[in-house]
Amino acid sequence: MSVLLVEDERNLADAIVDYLALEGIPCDYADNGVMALELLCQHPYQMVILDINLPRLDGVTVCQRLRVAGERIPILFLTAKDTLEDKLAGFDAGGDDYLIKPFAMAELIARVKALSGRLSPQARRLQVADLSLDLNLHQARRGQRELALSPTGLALLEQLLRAAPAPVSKAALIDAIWGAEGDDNNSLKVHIHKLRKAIDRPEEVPLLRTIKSHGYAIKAPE
Amino acid sequence: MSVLLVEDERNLADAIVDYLALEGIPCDYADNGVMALELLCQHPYQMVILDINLPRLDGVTVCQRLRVAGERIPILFLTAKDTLEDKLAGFDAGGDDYLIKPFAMAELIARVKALSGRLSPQARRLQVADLSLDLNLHQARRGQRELALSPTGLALLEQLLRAAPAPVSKAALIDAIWGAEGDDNNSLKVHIHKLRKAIDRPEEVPLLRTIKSHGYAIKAPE
DNA sequence: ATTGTCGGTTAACGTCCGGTTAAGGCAACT
DNA sequence: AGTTGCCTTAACCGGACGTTAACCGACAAT
Repeated sequence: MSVLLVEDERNLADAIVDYLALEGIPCDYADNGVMALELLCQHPYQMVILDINLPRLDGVTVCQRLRVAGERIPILFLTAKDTLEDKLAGFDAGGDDYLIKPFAMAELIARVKALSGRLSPQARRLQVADLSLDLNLHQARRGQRELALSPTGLALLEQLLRAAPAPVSKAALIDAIWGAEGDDNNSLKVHIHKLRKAIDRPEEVPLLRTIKSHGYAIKAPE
Repeated sequence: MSVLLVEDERNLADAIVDYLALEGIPCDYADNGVMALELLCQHPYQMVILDINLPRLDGVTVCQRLRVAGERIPILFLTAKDTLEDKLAGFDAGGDDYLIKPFAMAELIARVKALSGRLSPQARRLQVADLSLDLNLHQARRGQRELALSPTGLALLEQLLRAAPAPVSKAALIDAIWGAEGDDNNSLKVHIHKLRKAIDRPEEVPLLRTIKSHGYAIKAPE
């Protein structure tokens, strides 16, 4: 289990990270809303601890964007705003819990455990670097970008991501998608080409690599 | 959606029941721990609002018994005990949230919705973006517009909304509506067509998407 | 330098899938 | 019996998708 902490007060953030670490909960950290969304695209967190007053993009907006995108990850708001309206705004945006500063660390931990244990019974999701494939949603993303893939494109990507970062032999790919009968199938070349165009074309760093005379692999650069 | 309220202060309990009713949330009521456990055995509630100071069996014990029995129903503790130890005891027993008296009704409602929304959406009302379906009234709306749907159209929409934003496979839809044997049923195409005409035709943004060679999904655009 | 292998790229084409429409049947209601 | 609403069936259409084949470039061996 791993959580994302979004908090711009450095001291508080450090304290929370430390306490979570004591409980054996790994924790990534963002100090603004934009960075939070980027990290969420890149990693499969189990829940989010979200401050509301944030630079660049406030917490409520971050939460709304996630919900609109169909993301159901549990979200705990963490803020000094204690009026009823603020709380309700947090829940309206799709938050799951709301904790007011100052709070006891032990209570935060308790709420984190309660929230993160629940939900997403099968968040079947494969991910390498900022390339992710949600098997429930049947949707692949590269960073913020939704990828429009054909059924075989998805199947191909799934095979590659399951093995990642190890390469998959052409024979194995053909077998997985076309069944045993797949002699000198040229189709694979074409599909790989389309997949590569969808994944890597507009990007800086290529993820889909070809291993000569063997097969293909999805792997982030060093 | 229906919740169980366990609270021995009669005035408070009545007020909560009224507020929940205003939100369209049906609510059963127990005034002691033993009765609560009995009701929980007999009815499939969506969540429990649980006072801690109760006659016959206190709330924490009720919660523990449920968890030991493997029951994962969300539990919201509602109590005047505001010390950190009390809260931690509540979470340790397997509680999901902890609200301290006195509280604002609106906050309770918000937390109830947040908690009950998670896990097995049995809600009497399903909603995605501005598309909503009231299962009691058997009526769907898109924004202000009432949708005139046939029985199968409603059933179809219900299946899709329950899974939203995840797609539902054609096989699953056929199974849900026609029963297991629904071979190469062409009807699905026609009904989807009618549903789409009702939902999306006069609108800017389409919500009903087709996932090729798999099924359909209701999902708001990014 | 020539040749062969391997992978990338592109275009053409045929098939399949989903969308659309119209007609027929069935049941409930008038 | 006639009407109405709803579901099903069937046929047709268009576009997306997959396959095939041809060509190109890189690289290694001869």
